Amino acid sequence: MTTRWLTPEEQRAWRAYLAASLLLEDAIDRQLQQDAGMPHLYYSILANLSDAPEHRLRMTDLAERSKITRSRLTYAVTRLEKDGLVRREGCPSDRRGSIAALTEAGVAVLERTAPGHVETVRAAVFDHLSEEQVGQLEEISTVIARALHGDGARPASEDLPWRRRSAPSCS
Amino acid sequence: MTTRWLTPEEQRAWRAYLAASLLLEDAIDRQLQQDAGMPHLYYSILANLSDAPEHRLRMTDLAERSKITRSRLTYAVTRLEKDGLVRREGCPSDRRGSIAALTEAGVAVLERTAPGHVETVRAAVFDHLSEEQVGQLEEISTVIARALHGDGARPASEDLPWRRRSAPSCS
DNA sequence: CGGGCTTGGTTCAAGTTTGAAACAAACTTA
DNA sequence: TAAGTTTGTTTCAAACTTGAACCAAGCCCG
Repeated sequence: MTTRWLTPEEQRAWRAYLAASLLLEDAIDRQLQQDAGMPHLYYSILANLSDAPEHRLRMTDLAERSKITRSRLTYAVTRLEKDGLVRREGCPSDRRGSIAALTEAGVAVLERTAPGHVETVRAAVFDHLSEEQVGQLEEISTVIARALHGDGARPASEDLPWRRRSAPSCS
Repeated sequence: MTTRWLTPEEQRAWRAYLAASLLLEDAIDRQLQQDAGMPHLYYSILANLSDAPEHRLRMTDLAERSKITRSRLTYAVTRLEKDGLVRREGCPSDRRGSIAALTEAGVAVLERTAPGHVETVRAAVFDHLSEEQVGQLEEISTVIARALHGDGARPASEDLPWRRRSAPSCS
């Protein structure tokens, strides 16, 4: 089949998207590296844990929610564990598995750094979007995420919001 | 000032965006690694060169268009040069500068792999968006890019489109 | 001319990511 | 229940990224 190239409108959208996503990740990474001493991804991992019942999650589960590979997560958790922000625990019900749990120190880091992070996200994104655009962004992102199999409408936990919780666990 | 947290709508949009961008970059990286033997960023660098007059650009200029640091670009160009896809040339008018130029082999790689890349982008993004949504995506991305200083509406060259050109250069 | 500041690029070490391979526990089935 | 398969996680080497430090070549003025 003869390639269906992008239309001029699609090209413009694609270029704009690429530029924005690169600049955005860069800005967020820099801010978090500054204030929290870790890249965005690591912050997200902590946030995901914080969103989970009992502040703990199986590695595979955490990897899925964070949209990263298990191997990448292993490395990240090892580092976070060294920093004392996460603790690894064996899973009693399935001796193969291991569980990552947020420590008190981890919670503290989130509490301390969440405001600065939200501020950055606001300044870069939401302060410039209308209500409609926020809705459009969600819709478009959801469609893309879904197309990439990993659905994306799922009630998966996520970054920023950071808020307390609780409940039992292990799976 | 007491932190202005994200509204529920904003949170949903943000989470969806984060998931989509991670999944998308991943998918594109995998496809290009497969078919072109290089990550998305490297492909973009080639595409940017191909878009430039005479297929050549000063390093700093190329870094700006690619939205990456000069140091990152130095590394990338070194690799691409090893692969014979790019050639470094001294800049006659400013002996400090160096110019990256696409080689014939580089052009060939683009010609060969562009269709597969477009197809991937289509399958992941544009095949699922309405015309309005394409416009919304451009608008939103442009606003964000601009907020991050690097403006983003600029007629900067970019990824995908890949097409021939020509003209003198060096700057 | 001769510092001193700026600009264009590269280098270096430390940190991160990738993907394939290795392990080990759990499951399946003959 | 032993062999074979699947599942959960880690390991390892190679590739990539980051940020600070460095080296030149231009620039600016006294």
